[in-house]
Formats: sequence, structure tokens, C-alpha cells
Amino acid sequence: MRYDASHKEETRKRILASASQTIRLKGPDGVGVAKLMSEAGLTHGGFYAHFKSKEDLVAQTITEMFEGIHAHLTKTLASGTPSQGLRLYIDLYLGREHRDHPETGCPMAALSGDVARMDAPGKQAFGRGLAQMHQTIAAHLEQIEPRPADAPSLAKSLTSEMAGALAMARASFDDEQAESILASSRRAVKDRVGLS
Amino acid sequence: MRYDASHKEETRKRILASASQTIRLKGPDGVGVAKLMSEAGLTHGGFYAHFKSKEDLVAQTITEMFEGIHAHLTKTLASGTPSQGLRLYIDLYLGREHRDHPETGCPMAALSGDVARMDAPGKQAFGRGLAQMHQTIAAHLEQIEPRPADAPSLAKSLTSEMAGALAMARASFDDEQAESILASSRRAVKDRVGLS
DNA sequence: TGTACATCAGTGAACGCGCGTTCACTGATGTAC
DNA sequence: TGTACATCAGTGAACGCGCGTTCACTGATGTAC
Repeated sequence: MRYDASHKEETRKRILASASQTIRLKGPDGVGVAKLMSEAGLTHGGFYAHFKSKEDLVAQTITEMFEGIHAHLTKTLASGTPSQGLRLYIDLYLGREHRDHPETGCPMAALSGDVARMDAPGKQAFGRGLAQMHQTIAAHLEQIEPRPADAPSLAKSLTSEMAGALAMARASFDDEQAESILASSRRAVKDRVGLS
Repeated sequence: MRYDASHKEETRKRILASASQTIRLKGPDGVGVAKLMSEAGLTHGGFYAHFKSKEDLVAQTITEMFEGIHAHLTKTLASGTPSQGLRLYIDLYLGREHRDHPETGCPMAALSGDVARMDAPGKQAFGRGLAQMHQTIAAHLEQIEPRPADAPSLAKSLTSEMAGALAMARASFDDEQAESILASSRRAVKDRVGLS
């Protein structure tokens, strides 16, 4: 099976794409290499032609996840006026759809606990992605009224609250509790950026 | 080895106490039954005399963890005036010591991601512990000036921000990033409760 | 244009290992006589 | 008081299984002649 130059890279991206969903859904320790490969339509033996180790794959999927949600962030923030874009982002992030679909959602809420226990590669990927989120949100906050005194600091605080609220809601047992956690932060975050 | 009536219960508590630390440190999937038992000075075969399954143990440790941090919460809030107690709690929760010691720290920050993937027992234990934290903080917020318009909602929002910030800090690669995340939330949370 | 060959992405069997769980057994001690 | 016995918390070997990783091999296709 000799293939053209781009074939291997396409396969790698296919593995990464399906693994990034399964890892957000089941956790890095909740799924094995064989399953991840079969989900990409391959057998497990070929894994090490693409990745140094499972740890390497997990770190690369974290980068992939942040790229995806960062793209979604910038697109959402750009819809309508700066205030409208921000409001939409808050409502989507802290909404039921996002809560119920971690596999396509934010890695900050889904994986921060796991990353805290990882070695350098996972933490580096996470830290870089997180910094980019902070920067993009800070820059957007500069465009809305009232202009925050310290946009970078506010961006970090808001990001922590949103990721935390989503994680708490997903870890709750009853729907009512989960929804009230999300509703509290939807209101609070909007208040804090003058969107009440 | 026949023992008096309380012996078995003491052993169960000893297993639970050491497991609750190891599980916060390594994650529920990061440590096995044999290791958890040997840390309590026992062999793995005896595990099922105390717990129905590993899942059962994990759920019970979650309850245990929340009892511990809830006791710490009430004690901290009660030191000095209501405002002083709250300030101390915020500084301790979002401090370096807490960040560096998940094994004795808050399960909301350490385990919410794992619990989100668990079945009913783990989620129930987590949800109950979380509700108690919310209630205690809400009741405390009623005692400080300015009195919040909706203390239960504010309590949830603050709790989400604090747990989220701690989780983000622990998942960061460099110390500077981690510290700036914690510092941003220390300032923001205090501002939001009139402690600036 | 037609053929022989080199490439290498992907296959599948195998490795040692630790997992959660089961179970026949042990032996120190409280209780009955 | 002294002895025989029942209890049962804890032991340790064993189970089937899936894990991450290695490696000899396959075979379709691009390239060289």
C-alpha cells in the first residue's frame, strides 16, 4: 500500500480528530489505543507510526481541541456587535447543548483535572491553549463598554468561572442543580461585563 | 483474628481516609484496589468485605472529601468577623498551598471532570457535597455588607469561579501563568463580595 | 508503453503487566460451658 | 477459673481481561528503466 505524500498526514489528522472527541467523552484513561485506532478505521499496530506514545497523542489532541474551540470562540465573538458576540458566547458556553456534549466542547471544563495529573507535554499543550483563550477574550473585552480596568485579569477570571460552572454542572446528579449552576454563572458573567 | 465490634468500622475509615487522598492525587483511574489497600496496611483480598466495588469506594471517598473540606470551610468562615472569615477562605482556597496539595484539597477542583464521566453513585455523592458547600457559602454571604440581592445564586457563581480557577492553575505548565490565574480570581472574587 | 522493483502505511500476533473481582483458607479472640 | 469452640476480618493465590508497546510481515502503488 504505497500512498501519495499527503496520505499519512491525512490519516494522522483522522486519528487525532476522532481521538479528541473520545478523550473528551471518556477521559484520557477511559479509552485505549486499540479503541482509538479502530474508531479511525485502523488497527492498533499502526499507532506508533503516527505517535511516539499514548501520552504524545493525548498532548496533541489537547492542542487540537483548543484549536477547535478557539476557532469557535473567535467566530462567535464576531457575530454582531462586540457586546452581542460576547453575550452569545456566554449563553452558548453555559448552555445545555454544551453541557450535554463534552466530546465537541471546551477542554478546559472536560480535562483540566486530568491535565493537572499529567507530565509536561499535556500541561504545555493545555497551558498554551488556555493562554490563547485568555488573550482573545481580553482583547474582545477592550472593545465593550464599560471598558474594564484590567482586561487580561478579567478575562482570566471570567474564563475560570465559565469553565468551573460547566464542570460543576456536568458533575451534578440532578438536572435542576446543574441548570441552576449554569444559570447563576450566565447571569453573573453577563453582569460583570455590563451585559445585564 | 476476631476483633471487637468497632474494629471493622475503624478499618473501613482508615481505607477511606488514605484512598480519599490518593484518589485526589492520582485520579480514580490512576490507582488500583491493591495499591489503595496496601496504603491502608492491608492486602487487596479484604477490599470486598468493606466495599461493594471500586465504584462504591470512589463514591464514598467523594462524600468523605466533601465532609473534610466542608468542615474546613465552616471553621475558616468563623474566624474573625464574617468579612474576615470570607477573605481568609478566598485567600486559602486560591492560594499556592492549596494549588500544590490536591490530596487534601477541594474535590470540586480535583475531581469534577472525572465525576462528570461517572455513573449515579459518584454523581450523587458529588452533587450532595456541592449543594452543601453552596448552602453554607450562601448563608455566610447573607451576613456581610453589602448584602447580596441573591445570595444562593452568588454563592454558586463564586464557587464555580474558585473551583475553576484552581483547576486551571493546576493544569497550567508554567508557574507564572498558574499564579496569574489564581491572582485574577482572588481579586475578582473579593471585589464581587465587597472585600476590595 | 510495459515491466520489475523499492517503498512504507498499515496489519495482526505477541509481550509483560496491572486491573477489578472471587474464593478457599487462616488464626486470634470473644463467648459458652 | 479453665477449656473447647464459633466467629469473621483479613490473607494470598487465581481468574479473565484490556492495557501500552513491539515487531516481522504484507501488498498496493509510485518510480526507474
